[in-house]
Amino acid sequence: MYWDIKMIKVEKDKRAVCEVLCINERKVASARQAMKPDATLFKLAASFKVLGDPTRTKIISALLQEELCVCDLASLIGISQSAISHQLRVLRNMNLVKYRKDGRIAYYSLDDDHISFILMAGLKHVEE
Amino acid sequence: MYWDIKMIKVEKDKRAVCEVLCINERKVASARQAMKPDATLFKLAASFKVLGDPTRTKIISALLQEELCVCDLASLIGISQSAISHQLRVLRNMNLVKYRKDGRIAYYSLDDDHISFILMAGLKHVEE
DNA sequence: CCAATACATGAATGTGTGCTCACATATAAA
DNA sequence: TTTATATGTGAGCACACATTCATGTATTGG
Repeated sequence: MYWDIKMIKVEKDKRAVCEVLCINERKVASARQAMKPDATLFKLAASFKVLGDPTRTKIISALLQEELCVCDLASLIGISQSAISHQLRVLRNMNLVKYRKDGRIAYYSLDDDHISFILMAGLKHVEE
Repeated sequence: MYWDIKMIKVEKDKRAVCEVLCINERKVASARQAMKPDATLFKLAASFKVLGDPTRTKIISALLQEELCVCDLASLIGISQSAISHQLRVLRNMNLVKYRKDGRIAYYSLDDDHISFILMAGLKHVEE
């Protein structure tokens, strides 16, 4: 038998991030091992962050149905064309949307099948 | 036969949000009808936004395995206890985590089964 | 009761970001 | 070619937000 919870007193440096540590070392080690690498979690957060803006969420939601041009998106969402363009660039940089040019018109659509999957998963949480 | 694309010239008010509208009315109307209500999309964006911070993503990821107390989370993620507490409050307010108190120690765990589902969906996009 | 511990929280601060504005670019019509 | 249209983009601003710092609260041990 052993104590699962270990108390460690750290030297009394006022500037230490945390003066006192009450670590369950076994659980922390286990969790650390099971966790995805930092870089992966960082990219994951970045993806969610992009989806975490109402304007961009609406853009993605609109594109679930069919491709739309920039001014259609602007009209549909009720925001300026410039704002839409800026947000479309963000979505493009994250490979969430792609576009095709037909003359002057740019038709945007979803780039990845995962996106709609993620959106549906989120909706399940919201619509309960 | 009819023109699918309709050009509408709006009065030349310099302050108008959009001087010119090139709306495919049929597609816009169709997309508008298919889209979830604004309130739903707003809540959806709010949920993604909460997941869109690296610290919070790490917290959720750590809690996928088992419940952890505040200082274990702080140690695991490598951030101050205060910062963890602030972020845990955010996650609590969005009903993403819950906690139980055992004496002075607060053990946090995921509140909703959907969360891990959403996280997995996001990971599929990131890890391709 | 008193001191220490585990966590919560308000204020302050530095950073990030979504929008507007102005302008640039590219294509099409005249 | 000239003009209008459809979209892209840099700068600037107002606001949101993640962290730190200081302190408050609740529970335990002595």
